[in-house]
Amino acid sequence: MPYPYPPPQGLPAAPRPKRKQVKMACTNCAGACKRCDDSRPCERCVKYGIADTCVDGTRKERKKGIKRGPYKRKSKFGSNEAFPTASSAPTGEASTEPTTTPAPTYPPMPESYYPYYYPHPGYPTPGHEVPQPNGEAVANGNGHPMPHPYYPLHPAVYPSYPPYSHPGPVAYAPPPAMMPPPPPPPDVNGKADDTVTAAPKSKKKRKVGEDGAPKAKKAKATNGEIANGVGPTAVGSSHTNGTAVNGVNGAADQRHAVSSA
DNA sequence: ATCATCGGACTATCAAATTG
DNA sequence: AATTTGATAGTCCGATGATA
Ligand SMILES: [Zn+2]
Ligand SMILES: [Zn+2]
Repeated sequence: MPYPYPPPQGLPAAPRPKRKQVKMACTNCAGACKRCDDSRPCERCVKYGIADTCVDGTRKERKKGIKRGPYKRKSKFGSNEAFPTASSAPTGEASTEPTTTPAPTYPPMPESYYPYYYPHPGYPTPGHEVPQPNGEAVANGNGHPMPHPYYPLHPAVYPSYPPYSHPGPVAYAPPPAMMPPPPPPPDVNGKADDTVTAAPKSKKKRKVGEDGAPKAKKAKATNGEIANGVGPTAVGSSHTNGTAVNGVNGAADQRHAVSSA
């Protein structure tokens, strides 16, 4: 039972709701690629005792002035499927569109009904009563049953994670530029998600070797296809750090900080 | 067996292109 | 001006590997 939301067990593949994202994840969560929430000392940070450093980074501004070329008309009836308003067709990709199903007519599909519970922005830390226990638990890598998803009533349950002392009095994330070498957690042993231990380790894994053939990464593509990518535009992942054009590592987060030996 | 790391799927946003 | 398209920027799922 991955989701508390009983799918209409009738379709071969559950359409799957849609992943809801926070507008801005805190630096810790972002760096760890983990779920964050709107509350500032986000749950995760609180859980790991790093609430002090729970701050949101800065969103990069979208590039402007980039040309895009002719658009393909897609909306409208399924008539002229897609061809650049003028000029010759792109090449082939065009389309094998639906033909008789201009609108899938997705019946329900709320806007954010994900097994996650997002407290209201102005809500005083829920603290409990979380209706929808964790979403991460459903498959969080740890596979922990996760008795209590969020906000432990008893702090004792979560012993203040003993991360290395903060770099300074100010808990705000210092610009990577002036932040030389992050003190590698010497003995944080215990356990921690990514962020806390977020250290640019070097001997990581997943190298896909020189053969250049990935072992077969994920294979998930529920509704992402319709979301946007897969097609001619393969979204691509802008992160990784510098994006191709910018080249200059932004600031929000340096991604997993790795990539280079 | 459990935890940490991070590749990349998926989402949200928004400017350019197109249409009215 | 309004709408649509499509790419950028960002979040975070979940596979993969390291360790305990
Ligand atoms: Zn967070
Ligand atoms: Zn946080």
